[in-house]
Amino acid sequence: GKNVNTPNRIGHVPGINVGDEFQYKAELRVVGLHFRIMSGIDYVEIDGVKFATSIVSSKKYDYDDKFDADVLIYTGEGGNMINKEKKAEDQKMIKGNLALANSMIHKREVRVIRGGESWDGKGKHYVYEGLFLVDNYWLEKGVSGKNVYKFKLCRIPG
Amino acid sequence: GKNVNTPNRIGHVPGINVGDEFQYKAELRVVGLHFRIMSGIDYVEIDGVKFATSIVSSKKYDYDDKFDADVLIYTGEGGNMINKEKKAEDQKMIKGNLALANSMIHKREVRVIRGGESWDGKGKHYVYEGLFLVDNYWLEKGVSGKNVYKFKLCRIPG
DNA sequence: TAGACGTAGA
DNA sequence: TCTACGTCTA
Repeated sequence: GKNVNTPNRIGHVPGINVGDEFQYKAELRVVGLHFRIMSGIDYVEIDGVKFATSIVSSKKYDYDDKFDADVLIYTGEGGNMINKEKKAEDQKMIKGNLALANSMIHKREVRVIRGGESWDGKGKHYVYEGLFLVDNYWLEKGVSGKNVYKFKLCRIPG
Repeated sequence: GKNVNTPNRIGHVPGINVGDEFQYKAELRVVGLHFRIMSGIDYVEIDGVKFATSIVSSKKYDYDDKFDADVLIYTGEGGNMINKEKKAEDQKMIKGNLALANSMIHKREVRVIRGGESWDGKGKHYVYEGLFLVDNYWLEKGVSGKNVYKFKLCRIPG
């Protein structure tokens, strides 16, 4: 059940600072940074319009997100790249991808969490990177030859 | 990574009482009751012999565990009943099933956690039921027609 | 690398 | 009911 104190909102989460580290997606949920345990893009719907609230980057599977200090090139979701039994498909402008596109047009802040390997090689860990704005997005051919969305996010100064 | 304070041991876990409730398998791990997030039978290996430390009962999938106040009929693991794309197979006397059989022979305590639906219908919850001994085990034909282990566990009085 | 009684939301 | 950037052990 969802007995979580903090609701999913756009922007800063009180008590959370840039550089804070976490071990599990479940922890991100508890502190209010990112509520979807198995999904990289979290979003809310306001008056029928989806807006991204947070994204978690990864190097796993075919998600080769590029992280520079202040710029992130983030791979969209969908296409079933994980499940090897299913064929890869073009990503669609729905759900989280649509939310990121809307966040760009409406200039809404997006929380960015960087996912990576944990120090001991087993498991993962997550670092809160702060608030970003979606600057641009485009389509690329992924490893599978199918269309993949790429979102460029830039850190909000200050 | 496994940065958990309590190691996986047989028997009582300090600070945990019968009736204590939890929401996630991950919580069971943190408090030291059950370390395997996606597996029902947890065990340790001592001098090359596997012994069960804890089991989590369930009503999901084809795991129709029967719970009476002091007796649990627990379904063994394996057989791939979950993954519908794979054919069901006979369960084997390996891993967790072997650990439970060894716990019976050597009269080792097993922690029992009862898994069930959460109050709101979404999600699940887990209740610590206390220490049990494996009294008996046998093979049955499961729903799929394949061999399934059933373990009878009885609550240790007091 | 694959398998395992996981979770939440569309 | 299915999908989703999970998480651990063998």
